[in-house]
This record gives sequence, structure tokens and C-alpha cells, in this order.
Amino acid sequence: MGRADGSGRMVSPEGADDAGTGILHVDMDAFYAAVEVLHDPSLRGKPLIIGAVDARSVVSSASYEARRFGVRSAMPVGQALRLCPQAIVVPPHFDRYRAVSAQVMEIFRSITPLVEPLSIDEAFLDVRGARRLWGTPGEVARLIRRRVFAETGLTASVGVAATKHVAKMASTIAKPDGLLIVPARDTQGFLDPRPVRAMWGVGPKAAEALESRAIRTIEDIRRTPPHVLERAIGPAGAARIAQLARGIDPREVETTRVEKSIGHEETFETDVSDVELLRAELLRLSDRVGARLRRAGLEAAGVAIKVRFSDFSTITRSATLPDPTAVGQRIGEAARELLGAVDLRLPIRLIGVRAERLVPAGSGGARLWDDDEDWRRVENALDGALARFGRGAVTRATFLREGERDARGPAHPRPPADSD
DNA sequence: CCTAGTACGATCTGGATT
DNA sequence: CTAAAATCCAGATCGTAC
Repeated sequence: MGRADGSGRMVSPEGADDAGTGILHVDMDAFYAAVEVLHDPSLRGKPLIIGAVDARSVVSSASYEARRFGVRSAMPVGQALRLCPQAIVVPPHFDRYRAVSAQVMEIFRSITPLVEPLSIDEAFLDVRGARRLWGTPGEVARLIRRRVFAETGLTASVGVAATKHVAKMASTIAKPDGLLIVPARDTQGFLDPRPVRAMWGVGPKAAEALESRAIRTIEDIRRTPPHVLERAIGPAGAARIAQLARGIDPREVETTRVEKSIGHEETFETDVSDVELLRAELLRLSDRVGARLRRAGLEAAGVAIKVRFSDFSTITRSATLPDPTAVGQRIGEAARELLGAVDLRLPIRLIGVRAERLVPAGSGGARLWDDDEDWRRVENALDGALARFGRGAVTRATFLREGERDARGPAHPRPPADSD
């Protein structure tokens, strides 16, 4: 197929059949590189690598001129330069990308409120209800491509289909500067011949697990009995791809999403063995995490650290906080405690801090935690006292069971023959 | 010039609870 | 009353995506 370098560009003709569709996936082409060209037009037409200049950085984005040489995202910059020595390395300017991204998302929202940003440079749109205002899904897709180019100078590729999964696949195939419409009745024919790896959510591991069983195309998936798929990639994955392979994807375009974790990590320029330096870094990262939590009006109930050693092996350690917090110091203390339990025989390449199990700041979780704290005190006290009399541990559950009669009463009738 | 940073969901494991 | 199976939860890891 050879489309990773952009050679597969395609544009569905005007008036193409778009019956039964309504989900658009819009994806900006070589986004970071394209924004840099906007900023410095002398870069146009040249092989560009967007990536930090330090030794251990990887390619964040590459212009199609560079991709022709085999340069890909996530490739070490050094390797990319070996493939394409004449490439120009440009350090990333995320503020620029964010600004252009906001502009593009605004264009989407001027068409429909049903916009689901997937990342800084792509989004799903549900335009099924926009017909009266803007025309059919195919017409809306053309309008969006035209407007994005007119208002930002950037090209976007669009997939149009009946579902998110097919729309996403279609935009990938259309790239760059393309449009691919897959009318509902053509969905199966579109999916069947494609390699399993082209499915959204099938990465190298799953693809290898399937291919080693001679499951190479989406049609193969469709014809494989469930238990074979399950043994290859596990029950959840199997159920998912079995559905997607049949064009079944009930996921809606979701306009709101709650963050489940907030973290920061960093790779050192050279590996670090000095524990004091690591502790200082943990505190720095924790302060940043705390700041972001507060800005979002959230608190973390749990903290995790991540440590990558010189041999690239990686561990994570996590713990529950005494009570939820957005205070960098508290997060840092917890992070340092976790680091204390880590075997530091190997030098460390990367360290990170992540806030988990986020709850709205104030209210909410706090009361439950107070309760729990009280109970822990009671349990600990009685545990110690009663242990001496040869009784088993006294737990909160003991009290709840014993107290049920009086505390709950008729409002909570005891179920017939459950527990015990 | 070897391998970023951020985030999410699934899976596995071990302990506690029912 | 005890034993065991089922269930839940937290922590750890893995795979994926951009």
C-alpha cells in the first residue's frame, strides 16, 4: 500500500455516494511540520524533522519530504538523520500547535457542536443532524477541507463513514490532503481486504498474534471462530475486533471527556544514580502535577511514579494518599516514599510522577475518607487490645454486621441467604 | 547522535471480604 | 462453625495511540 510516505493520497469525487454516513474523522497532515512551514515559509518543500535537539530525542513529526526517506514519528532523531542527512531538524513549538489547533477545532464547532477532539490535530464530528444547514456528510467534509485550508493554510484529510472506526481508517488511507467517503453499504467491502494492522487499536503485538495464526486481513478476522481470536489476543480484544471487522461500532461522538490521570515524566540527558537528585526531580515534577490539578479543579487520591533504568526496563509504583490532594508537596512526599522502595542498582534514565484516581477538589471524596480514617483508628485500637484475648482481628465489617439490626432496620432488610 | 511525553484501557496477581 | 468459591480492589504491567 505504501501510504506512510503519502503516496496513497485520494480524493472521493464530488457528488460521491455518502448514503448512510455521518461520522467524519478529520486529521491534519503532518501537523507539526506543516505549522512550522507556516511560520517559516522557506522550509516549504524541504525534508523536516520536528524533534528536540538533544541526544535522546525522537521524531515528533516529519514532513512528507522526509517521510519519503523512511523517517517516521517516534524514531530516534539520530536514526532519522542517518536516513535523511539533509533533513532540517526543527525543535517543537507546542504553543504554536495549540493555537492552530484551537483555530481548527473552532471551524469544526462552527459546523456542529458534536465534535470530539482526539488529539491536538484530529477530531471526530457527527454531522448526521447538519444536513439542513450544511448539506450531506460528503458536502460537509469538502466544506471543512476548504475552510481549514482557507483559514489556516493547512491541509486536512477527512474520512467519512457510518462509524468512527471506518471514518478513522478512511482518513488514514486518504492522507495526505485527501478525502475518502465510504458509503454504509460499502463498509464490508472496504474493510475485508485491509490488513489487520490497519484497524484502530491493533498495534504491533496484536497484529503479530493474529498474523502468526494466518489471520492477515479483516476478512480473516471475520471468518475466525471467537475462541481462536480470544486465545490470540484475549477476550476483550477479541470481542472488539470481531465487531469492528463486521463494521459494527456503536461508539458515539463524545464531546466531553474527564481526565483520569495527570502526569509528568522526563528523560535525563545522561543516566542518574544520585538519589538526592532523583528526589529533587520528583519534587519538581510533583509541583507541576499539583499545579495542573489545581488548574483543573481536581485532586488526586493516588500517586504513581515511573522509573526507567539504563537498560530501558521500566517499573511503576503507586500508592493511595491519606486523603486526596492537589498540593505538590504532598504528592512529592508520596512519590519520594515510593522511590525509597525501589531497587536503585541500575542508573536511571527517566523518572515520572502521575496523579491518579482524580476527584473534584473539595467535597466529594473527603467525607468518605474521614469515615475511613476514623474506622481505621478503631480497628487498630481494638485489634491490638483483643488480639491478647485470642480473638481474631476485629474489622470494620464486624461492626457493620453486628450493627445491622439496630443501625439499618427495616429500610435495609437482610437478604435471605446471601453471605456466609 | 538508540529508543519522548502523555494518557487510556485491558490483564494479571495477590490479598481482603463475603 | 468452618471451608471454599466468588467477588472486589489495589497495584503492577502491557499494549496502544498520537
